Amino acid sequence: MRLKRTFHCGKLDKNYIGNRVVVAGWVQGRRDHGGLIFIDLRDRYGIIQVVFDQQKNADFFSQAEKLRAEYVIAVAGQVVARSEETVNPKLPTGEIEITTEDMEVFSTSRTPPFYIEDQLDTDENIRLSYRYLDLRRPEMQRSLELRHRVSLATREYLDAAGFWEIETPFLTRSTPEGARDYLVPSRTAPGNFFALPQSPQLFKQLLMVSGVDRYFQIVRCFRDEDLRADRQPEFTQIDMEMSFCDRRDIMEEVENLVCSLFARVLGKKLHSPFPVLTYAEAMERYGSDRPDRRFGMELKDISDIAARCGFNVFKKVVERNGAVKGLLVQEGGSFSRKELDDLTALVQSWGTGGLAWMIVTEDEVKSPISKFFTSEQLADLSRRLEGKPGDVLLFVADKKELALKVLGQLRLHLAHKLGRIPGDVDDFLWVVDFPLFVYDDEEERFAANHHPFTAPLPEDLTMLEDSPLKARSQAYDLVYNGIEVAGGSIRIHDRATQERIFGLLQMTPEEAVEKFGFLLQAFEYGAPPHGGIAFGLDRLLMLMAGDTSIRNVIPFPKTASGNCLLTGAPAPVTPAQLRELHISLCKNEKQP
RNA sequence: GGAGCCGUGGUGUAGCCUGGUAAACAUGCCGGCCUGUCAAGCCGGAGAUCGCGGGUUCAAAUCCCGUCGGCUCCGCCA
Repeated sequence: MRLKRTFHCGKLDKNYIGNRVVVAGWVQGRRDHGGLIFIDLRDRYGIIQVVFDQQKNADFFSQAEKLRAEYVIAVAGQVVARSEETVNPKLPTGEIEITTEDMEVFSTSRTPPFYIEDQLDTDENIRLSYRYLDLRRPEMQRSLELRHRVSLATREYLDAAGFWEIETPFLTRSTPEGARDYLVPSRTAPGNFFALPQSPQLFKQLLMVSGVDRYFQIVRCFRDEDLRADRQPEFTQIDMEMSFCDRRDIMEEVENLVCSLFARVLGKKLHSPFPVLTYAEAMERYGSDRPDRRFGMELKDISDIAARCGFNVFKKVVERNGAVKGLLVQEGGSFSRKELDDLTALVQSWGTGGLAWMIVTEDEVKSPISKFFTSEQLADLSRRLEGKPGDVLLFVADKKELALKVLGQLRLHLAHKLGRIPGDVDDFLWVVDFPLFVYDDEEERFAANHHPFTAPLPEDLTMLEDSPLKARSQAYDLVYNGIEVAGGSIRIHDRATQERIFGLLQMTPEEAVEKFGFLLQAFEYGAPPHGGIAFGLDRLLMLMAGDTSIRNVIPFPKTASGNCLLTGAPAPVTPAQLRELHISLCKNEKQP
């Protein structure tokens, strides 16, 4: 390297006119006028125009003619003002340019497979295969910076609030419950395996028992489950835990953290405190435990009307303790018969029997099922859903939970399809009072809704054994624009209650000791009341960046099938490696 | 585990439903001209057998089956 950089491309402006500078970066583009060549030189900070003049740069002009996109060069020269008519208002550095006095080519480049620019329209597999080129694009550079800024602001905020960042093991033991673990074979203990953590849950609770009082960690977590646009097998959490606190303390601390992040990183002021919805209310009004409230379209119960009507499908559902739920779609009266049929097929794919619809007009209600309703009942339905002429009313009749869930999904589907979700809103809310347990049909037993260390609501402790599905927990989720970005709970901190919960999860005392003995024992040595929360950092960043894919805020993400297109992982290993780990593959698996 | 969409020069698309002459367009790339462009311009040129495999047919980018890869969703993700 002969030429040493003295200034960043994007940081020069007219204040530097007259300076001799050395800039270095990638050739963004070249405009060759024969005896005059313009090069846009790009670095992390921006783009500056460099001018090569055949008259003035005779000794290396021929070298400049050979420059191509993505060559890496350094240029020494004068910062000069552009003449008024050649100023480029689109560039922050458009008032100046660099006239070259010297140049060095550090490396050449093959023709890149896609343009290094925003608004890229390329197959994602090409972007991922050439991620180092993708990351050169300004919007990806901003994404990398956003991640850095948020992590840094998180550390600064939490440090000031008395939290210590403490690392916990990545090689730990597999635990029952929860997601599928990524396993790591032990070489020194044949046949035994480590698991990569799904979260540092148990370690942070132990740190509370250790007297750490306030802990946090920006930490990678691993879950071997199928991927989604907002789910990766390895992802990052902002993990927090606090002692001697109730859930309001934690929620307040989290709100302050979020407000601080938005103020410092995005310059946005959020309204706090965030609204709080109970799980029951969220389900009833939005059919979701992570409601998107940026648009209306709340669900309404019409079971009472349905019970009185002559439509058997509705009537029978109500008689069997089911429910009929309604959704108003404003101006949905223009849906074609085919569109309504498609919506019906959609809700059927979500597991319910069908979709009933009624189109409200000036003087009647048009529907294949209107004949089963008295005109008074039809008017009641319109009134209940606040339907006006031109609207459509949609109904799902099923078991209450399913009806709500299906109609909630339909609500989201239609809001997206009809473009009714405002883009410039930051809606945060808490959902609290989750059921402590859910019933796992496959395993035919109760399962922890949040995780088995979540404390029940004190007033629901007595119903644990008799009606476990009614018991609520001291868990809370933070929802941002309809996406869960954080979840946590007050934890159990005494052995008896913890054993009671394990028992309800059909874990034998022996099993409990075998899997979680270290936690149970820790609780016998003075455990403070404690609770915490974990943010999905990637999701938070995705939303802060206004993106819809988590992959754009992860530097090196995996594809939907869990592959890394850049490195080719996962990949076979040698027989020697397997032997060392005491592993043999099944016959039908490909041996390397 | 299931469903849907997609796969055509380097890149983005058209063609596919209604099989049939040199697979079209844009951009990029290469060469030439050009001293004020910034999506530079003008002229010329090269470049894909249509993800892969099989089948139907006189004939397949086009129809059928399978498979691989990408994306989205359901299940799953405490």
